Amino acid sequence: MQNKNITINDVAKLAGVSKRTVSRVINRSPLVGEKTRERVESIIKDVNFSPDKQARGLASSKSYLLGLIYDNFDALSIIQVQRGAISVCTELGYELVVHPCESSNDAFIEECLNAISGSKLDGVIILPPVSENKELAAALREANCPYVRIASVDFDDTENVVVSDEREAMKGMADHFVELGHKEIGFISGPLSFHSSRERMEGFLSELEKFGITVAEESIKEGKNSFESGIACAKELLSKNKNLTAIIANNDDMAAGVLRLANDMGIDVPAQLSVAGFDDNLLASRIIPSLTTINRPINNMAALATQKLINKIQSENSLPLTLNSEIKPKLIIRESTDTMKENK
Amino acid sequence: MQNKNITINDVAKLAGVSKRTVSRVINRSPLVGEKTRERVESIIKDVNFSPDKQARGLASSKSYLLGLIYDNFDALSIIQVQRGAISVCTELGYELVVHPCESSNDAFIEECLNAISGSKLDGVIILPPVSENKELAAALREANCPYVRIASVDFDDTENVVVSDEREAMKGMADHFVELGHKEIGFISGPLSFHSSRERMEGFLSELEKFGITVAEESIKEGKNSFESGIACAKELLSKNKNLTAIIANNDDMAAGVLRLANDMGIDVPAQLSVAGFDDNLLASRIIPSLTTINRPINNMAALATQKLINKIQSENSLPLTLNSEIKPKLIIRESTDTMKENK
DNA sequence: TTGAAAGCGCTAACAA
DNA sequence: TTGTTAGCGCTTTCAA
Repeated sequence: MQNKNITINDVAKLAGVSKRTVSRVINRSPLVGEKTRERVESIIKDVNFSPDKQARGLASSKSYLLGLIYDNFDALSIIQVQRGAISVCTELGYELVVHPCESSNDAFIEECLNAISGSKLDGVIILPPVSENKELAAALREANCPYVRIASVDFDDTENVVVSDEREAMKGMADHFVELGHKEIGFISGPLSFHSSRERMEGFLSELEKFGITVAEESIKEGKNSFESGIACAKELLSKNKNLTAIIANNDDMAAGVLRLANDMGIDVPAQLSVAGFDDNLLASRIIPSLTTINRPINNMAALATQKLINKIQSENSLPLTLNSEIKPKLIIRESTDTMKENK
Repeated sequence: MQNKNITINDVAKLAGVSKRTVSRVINRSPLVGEKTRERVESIIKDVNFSPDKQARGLASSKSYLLGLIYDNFDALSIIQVQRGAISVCTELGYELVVHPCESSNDAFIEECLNAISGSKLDGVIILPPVSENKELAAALREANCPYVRIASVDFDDTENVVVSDEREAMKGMADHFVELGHKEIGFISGPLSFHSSRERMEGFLSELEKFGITVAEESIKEGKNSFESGIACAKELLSKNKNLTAIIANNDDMAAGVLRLANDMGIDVPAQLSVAGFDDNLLASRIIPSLTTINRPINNMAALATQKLINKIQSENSLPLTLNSEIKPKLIIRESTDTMKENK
């Protein structure tokens, strides 16, 4: 347990230096003699001193608080994101404050800014699809609030994004379906206002085209990324095209909806219909049949984003460290497309 | 957007009072003349002043930060808990800081205390099963850190817990299985070191006894609350007792494991085997067959706990407001036990 | 009922 | 390389 009664003054006294010097040591200022530094550091260890964040914050207008902004992000994956972010935060003396929001609200951006200034957040991590919001990013820049966006395309300076190449990943998915011999394929996209929905769809369709497979317009349906929406879209697709042998959905929740509908209609998956999703959330591996999908190391992405953000915050004056930030998602093949090892 | 440049001094000047008086207004001290209060309040509104949390905290040793401590809590439900807690936090000017932890670590309690003192958390909300940890509660009391535990039994002062009567809920589950005519029932408990596991099991078994149904010892298996554990336990139960017509698991994850095993063994659920879980997490409604389970309004519980915690923090000297805090979980019947409307 | 002054624990100018 | 002196924006003695 930290000794809450020890302050910088005590340390200064014990070390026989001014508190300004102790402060320099704490903040890793280079302007401290080596011997002084060592002495101060050893005393800090001895008395188990740790500087008060509030006082530090008040004096330097920092808070050591990072915000996590999201809306509509896969609910089953957020925990992983949080774990990833928190691990880095804890290590570096920051705290993570969670901010689910309603990005459809008119006042959404203002609400975010209020939350940020209200708690003096030092910076924010933004999950998709909110991360695609240009107005938000612009507002944050204007407000001088450092941010890192997790996204599927790098539509911002490298230091501000962590991207996973979802387009490429979906090409892999397309290859998989081609290998399985599917010709009549249905596609349930996410809301097309989301950049990532378009990335995934275009990646998938363009790759199919390479193999001479064109997905008819009536075999594409825009969904809302929800389970219920998956059911509704699948119903429509299957009624319009009786010959579909595969349906790919923009995310696992909708794919689960497809499985549900198939089950209710007595369609066997994968024997009669192959199904795939995207996210590899907890549902994907537990549902029956288990779901072929695409996995992003989302906790690593979050950790990386946090790392980047803190770098940015701490090196406001020096140039920001550029961390590699291109993440490769990968295809996970499971029962829902595995016609070799038929389910049941 | 809040005006970050306005301080208590500005307000004081504008209102023609001392900042001490403004401070009194902010903190709802009764020692302010009515007219003065009104004037100050209107100015606060006009200039959109909101006191700086850090400065407030530094001066009063508060942080306006609440912690959420958990480990092993159903991953698919944590989001709801967070939403519930955050809604109250935001409303009351607090911020929620998330603290997943490893309660099996030796240093676990110390780590919690460190996190609390390190960020000067004003109080913490503890989810089960960590909430059952007596040592942690004792340590928190000793450290003078207000807390509220979410639990299945009220093993603490009413002001410190929000309970849901899981024993009672499991009786309802037992009634349901009796109605379905099951005689040979298997039970997969949670770790028996968890109070809630015992509550659920005892509630279930005792109710069955009332109907003259005794579950044989070999039909009870202690699980670990994970999907994999559900599979393993189900396998063992089914191999020991071929006549089982129902398996109830301590949570949805394990029940999902049972469904998985049944599927792999070609056992039809619910025609040949009825299955039920506990939690009503996102998986329960999406899995096939959908899962009969027990729903707790966990977001409300979290909101209530937050409410209670803040009450406690703010009325440290006055007597704490006693909010009602007994929550009734309810049985949700779905396909996995619905033999009338057989699945498929 | 109100106010003046001190100080929470730290960092930031400016000197030295 | 180090120290001195002010604050950061608020609450809290204590007095009036």
